[in-house]
Amino acid sequence: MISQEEVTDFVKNGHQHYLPHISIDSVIFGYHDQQLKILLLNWIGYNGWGLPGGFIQRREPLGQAANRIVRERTGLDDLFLQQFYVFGDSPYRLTERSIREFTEKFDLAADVEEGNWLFERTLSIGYFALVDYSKVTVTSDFFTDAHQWCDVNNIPDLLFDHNDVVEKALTTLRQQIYHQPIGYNLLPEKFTLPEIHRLYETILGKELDPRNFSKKLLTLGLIKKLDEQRSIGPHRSPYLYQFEKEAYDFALRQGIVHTY
Amino acid sequence: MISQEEVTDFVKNGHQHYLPHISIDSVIFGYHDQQLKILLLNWIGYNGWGLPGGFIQRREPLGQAANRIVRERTGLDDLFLQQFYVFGDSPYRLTERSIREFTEKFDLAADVEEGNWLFERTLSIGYFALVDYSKVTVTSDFFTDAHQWCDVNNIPDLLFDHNDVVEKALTTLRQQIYHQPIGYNLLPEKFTLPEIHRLYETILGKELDPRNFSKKLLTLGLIKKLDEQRSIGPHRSPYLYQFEKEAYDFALRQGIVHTY
DNA sequence: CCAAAAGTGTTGGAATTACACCCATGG
DNA sequence: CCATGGGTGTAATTCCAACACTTTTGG
Repeated sequence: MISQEEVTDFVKNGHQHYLPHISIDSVIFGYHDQQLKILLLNWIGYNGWGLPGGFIQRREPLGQAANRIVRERTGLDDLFLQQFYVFGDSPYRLTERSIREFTEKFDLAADVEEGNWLFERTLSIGYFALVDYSKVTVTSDFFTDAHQWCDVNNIPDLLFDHNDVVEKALTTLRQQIYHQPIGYNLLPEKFTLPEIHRLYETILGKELDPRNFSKKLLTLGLIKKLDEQRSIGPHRSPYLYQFEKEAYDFALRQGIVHTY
Repeated sequence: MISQEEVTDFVKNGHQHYLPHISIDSVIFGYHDQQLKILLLNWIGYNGWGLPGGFIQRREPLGQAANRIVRERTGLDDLFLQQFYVFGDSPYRLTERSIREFTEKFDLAADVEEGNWLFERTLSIGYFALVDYSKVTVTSDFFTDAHQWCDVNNIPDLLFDHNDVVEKALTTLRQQIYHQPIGYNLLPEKFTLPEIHRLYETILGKELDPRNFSKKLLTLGLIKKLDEQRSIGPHRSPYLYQFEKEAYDFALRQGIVHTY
């Protein structure tokens, strides 16, 4: 948690450390309990839910900035993290924001000047991340006081243009799933076929034939069957599988190709 | 052409009209003579080739800015124009640039202050456009004095990180061609099968079986055969085809789908 | 009649879909 | 022994890739 003074300093002098006019918004997808969820934060002054975001340091590479922002919120590092769009056209992003409104909301010293960097038009670069839900510890900051993992099929009205951002992230993810392997960061190291099967069904929002599905992943060489099983109560024990890291990484780089 | 005074004003006061720290670089693909080319401009002071680019006006929607920038250079409006990546990590983009070097190069009044907006770190949003080469009239400006249409297989060393930008644009274009219809902006309204066939071969850089190719496009319903032929000299007259606008637009929006 | 380019159909193989029954486990 | 969920194979179909000859045209 940061102090009031630090926030005031951030508002007044943040532009010395961060690039003004550009921010990063991150859609952090987590998978749990057969649901695809995204991390939402409750923004104190605005009294509403929004995405985690942040600014880019003046000398910081972009991807590193996105990684830092996600790390600060989730504690996770070295994720599958992907740029997917720049948002700059919603009414909220086209115009400046009200300084007075802001300082009142956050109970800050009101001597913020006209033209302060935080209140000018700010484009936002959207990144999405795929994380293993259970490994995440969410950290709050001055501007946010609560979080929730929200089912993607049931997103409430979000602040700013964040509903657009989420939607675009989802469509991008669903498109990519056909061309890139997904799952490495969403599943534990060892997983069962039903687990990855449900993951894909959940992401795509439709049913997939279990026989054909496993055939496909095995044919592509993305996963391999282990000699272990997991005990799951009064049912047949499923086998465990693992990603084939080399094939997986190759598919990540090259994509899963189609032809004309 | 703009005057020296206007340029000085742009350097000194441009940040009042444009967003600092962000620019747009555009890769304008043109197709002609069975070659896929991109538009390069010769930058006067730097004495090298680079992409057309520009800044975003403070209240201007992003896509509109990209469109304006392309229009200013090519005279073309209402193009297929697509955002594909944000570049911010090359050494050139991570650090500030030298003011002295710049003012000397352009023979400008040297009283540009430290921290001038043009010399701070600037991210660039990459857009690519597909244009009908023959309709383009290239306009110069103060910073550039020549242009060329350069074959994509033979791109010289470009200024800044523009080689990266071109490469990413090309790979994006080639990926997209499998999932989105291409050609509407590159071909005349009525075209022949061999023409669109060569276009696709050129973009993909490989041969495509003409029989399978036409079958595919017709099956997808993207084009339809007209009852007219074109006379092409001492050879059999090819039939003319037209895009099916509805199917085309639908495919643009939804993508050409594949399944798991 | 000839050179150059356009047009067109078939077939074998691969990939994809659809589909249903048996197995293992713990209670 | 039963309820629950996991595991697996095959046949029909569709899609894709490979392939070569005939037609048209103007000179």
